[in-house]
Amino acid sequence: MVTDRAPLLDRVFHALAHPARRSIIRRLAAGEQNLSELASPLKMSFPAASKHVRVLEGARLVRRRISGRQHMCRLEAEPLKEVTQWTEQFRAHWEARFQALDALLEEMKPQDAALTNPSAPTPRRRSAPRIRRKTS
Amino acid sequence: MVTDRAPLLDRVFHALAHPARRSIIRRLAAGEQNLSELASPLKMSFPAASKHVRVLEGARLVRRRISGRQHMCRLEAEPLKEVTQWTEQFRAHWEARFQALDALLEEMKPQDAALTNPSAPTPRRRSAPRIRRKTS
DNA sequence: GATATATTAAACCACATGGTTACAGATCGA
DNA sequence: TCGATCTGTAACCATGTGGTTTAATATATC
Repeated sequence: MVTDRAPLLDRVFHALAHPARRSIIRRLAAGEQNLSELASPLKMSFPAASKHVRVLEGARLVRRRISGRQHMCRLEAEPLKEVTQWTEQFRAHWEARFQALDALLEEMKPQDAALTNPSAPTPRRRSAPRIRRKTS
Repeated sequence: MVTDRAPLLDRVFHALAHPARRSIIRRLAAGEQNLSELASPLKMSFPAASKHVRVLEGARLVRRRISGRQHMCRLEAEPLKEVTQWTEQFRAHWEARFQALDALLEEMKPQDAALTNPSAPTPRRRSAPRIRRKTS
């Protein structure tokens, strides 16, 4: 349900969710191209490709300039800025590999349990490394 | 057509294209939450919210840990890294506001045409400003 | 054991998406 | 003017999406 009335961010993310549309964006980054040029490398009919361009226009990622019978398209990268801004919120969550460390600690738990077993009074293994989070 | 067999980037972008799912991600950034907690603020039925979480899991953005009858979910931000990496390709295209300048030049064209009209032999207006791209 | 709670599963619905083919228009070149 | 070219529109189809309600399952709690 990502229509033209949906919030822009919804439309942008949705527009980027199709490989054909990402391919179009990549090629437009090199400069203006008309619809035929954009459609030709895609493994689909022209109308299908044309629809993809319309989706990109709806997300304000592409702008069309009609010159005679040709529709010249060019990249409008502005909305991508908001995409990065949104994802940047979570940079801290992937940078320090919390997930990997957490998973490691999770896997170590059973062993730790075994080590704290009353029958093994003095566990030899050192405690799990402290995870220090960047404070900046 | 963003099934579990689609490329990961497709799934990630698709997962982010729904406000409810972005809301879930934002709240999981603050820490683990179970499904009920995630679903309660959403204006939809519990099963609907549960489906959204599954979409996020399909995009490897959320991981589930079953603890008794509660399904604890936590954020797995790794795929967001690839999102920024993809969009960063185009940073140059939005940073220098090429679009705005291009649009401005586009609007000036008709006037230029009038000025180069034979009946106006000496156009007084200076040529359009050069656009200098950051070389770094 | 009975009951409440957390979650899934299944069936269903309206509508969006992504694709096709066929045809209509506008425009460029000869 | 004629034909080729570029694009749009319309009709259609299969499938996906996002939501619902109802029922089933597993786990705490009393």
